Amino acid sequence: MDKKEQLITTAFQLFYRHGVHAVGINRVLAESGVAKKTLYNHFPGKDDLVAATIDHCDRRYFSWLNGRLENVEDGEEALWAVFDALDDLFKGRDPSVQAFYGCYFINVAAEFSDPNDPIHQKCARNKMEMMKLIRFHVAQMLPYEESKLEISDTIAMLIEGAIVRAHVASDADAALKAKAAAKRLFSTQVKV
Amino acid sequence: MDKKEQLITTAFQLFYRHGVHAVGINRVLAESGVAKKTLYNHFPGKDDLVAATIDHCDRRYFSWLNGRLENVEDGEEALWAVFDALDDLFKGRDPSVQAFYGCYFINVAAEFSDPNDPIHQKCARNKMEMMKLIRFHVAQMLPYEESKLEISDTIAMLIEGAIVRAHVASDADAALKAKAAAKRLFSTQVKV
DNA sequence: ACACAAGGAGACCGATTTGTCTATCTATCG
DNA sequence: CGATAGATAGACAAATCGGTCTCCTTGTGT
Repeated sequence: MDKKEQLITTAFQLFYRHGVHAVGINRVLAESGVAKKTLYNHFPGKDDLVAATIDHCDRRYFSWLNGRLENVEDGEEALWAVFDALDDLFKGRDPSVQAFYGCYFINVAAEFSDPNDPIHQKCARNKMEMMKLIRFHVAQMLPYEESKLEISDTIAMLIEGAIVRAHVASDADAALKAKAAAKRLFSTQVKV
Repeated sequence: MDKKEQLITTAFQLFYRHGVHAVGINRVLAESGVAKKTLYNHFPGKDDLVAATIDHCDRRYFSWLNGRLENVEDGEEALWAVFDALDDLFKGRDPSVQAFYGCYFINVAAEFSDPNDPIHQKCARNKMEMMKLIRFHVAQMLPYEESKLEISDTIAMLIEGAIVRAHVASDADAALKAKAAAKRLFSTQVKV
């Protein structure tokens, strides 16, 4: 049993569910069954544990997402599959993922809202990776389209918007709505 | 000097800047120059003060936004003006508004992530009001369009997405990108 | 002039915060 | 077997948390 991993996973669950500042170190220790000394043996302080949970969530998220894109063709199909994956996520239809309480990166960035904060920047890095994934599939889909970057930006905003509306406004169909909007967008763009 | 108002405005500033759980009651009191007794004279507890800051921000936001829409025609023009207002907000170009650290409602909802939490629901209510505003102007713009609700949902998601990307990913041009995407969307929809 | 309400300053409460440290136990490796 | 590394439980520290309370001052209405 890797104590460090154990610490990170339970910390992530608690931080995701209740917020970083609302959960104390002692609760993480109690629920993970790890001694305090061990925690401070692996991490200089709480912030470093928080940073580790972000990395943990990032790995988990992309491994989950890439799993869903595995048997799907790159490009258009993959793009729709991303929205379908979000739809399952919002509706709790994917048993491999815990209940949905918004995007961990958005939530943590909200608590560490200074863009210069290293934890905030770690969250930003996840968004950059996601943008890269979107750009890749958009480029596959529209190799001769000169406005690939703009289209990718739009897709990214629709995704973030869907996540926010699903969580804050409890709009469980947000992913499907965003998917439909993206489809409409492509039907215009291709014709032009 | 209305102590209650004073309390709410400084609490809002601190909560918005640093997060609700990261700011203690004592700090709010110290920076507002209000006595602890006075606080608990006006509010049963901290959560009620948090709720009051949400209402405060909601009023401030809509009064600011309606001010920006005042000399603008309802419908299409107003819709673009919303994006322009966000652009000014993201770029700190509006002196009447403090620095941008994301959407307060999204941030607070992230800290109180349970959708059943009354504070979370207060945040959701702001999003509903915003949706109503969007629907009104979309209806003015496309009175004979049968998919008005879908279009409004898309606009709402583009706005939320722009806010998130502006804050988390530090994309200062997010509002302009969202505006361009919305325009593309309309150019499709109207033709159909 | 007097009463009453509200605010101010801050002591105080018990609980909790992050973080340090000691002392003991255990597992692995040579 | 003995040494070393890492984990254990938990005491402890200093600060802060939300919240209650007392004592005193200040302002206002009658």
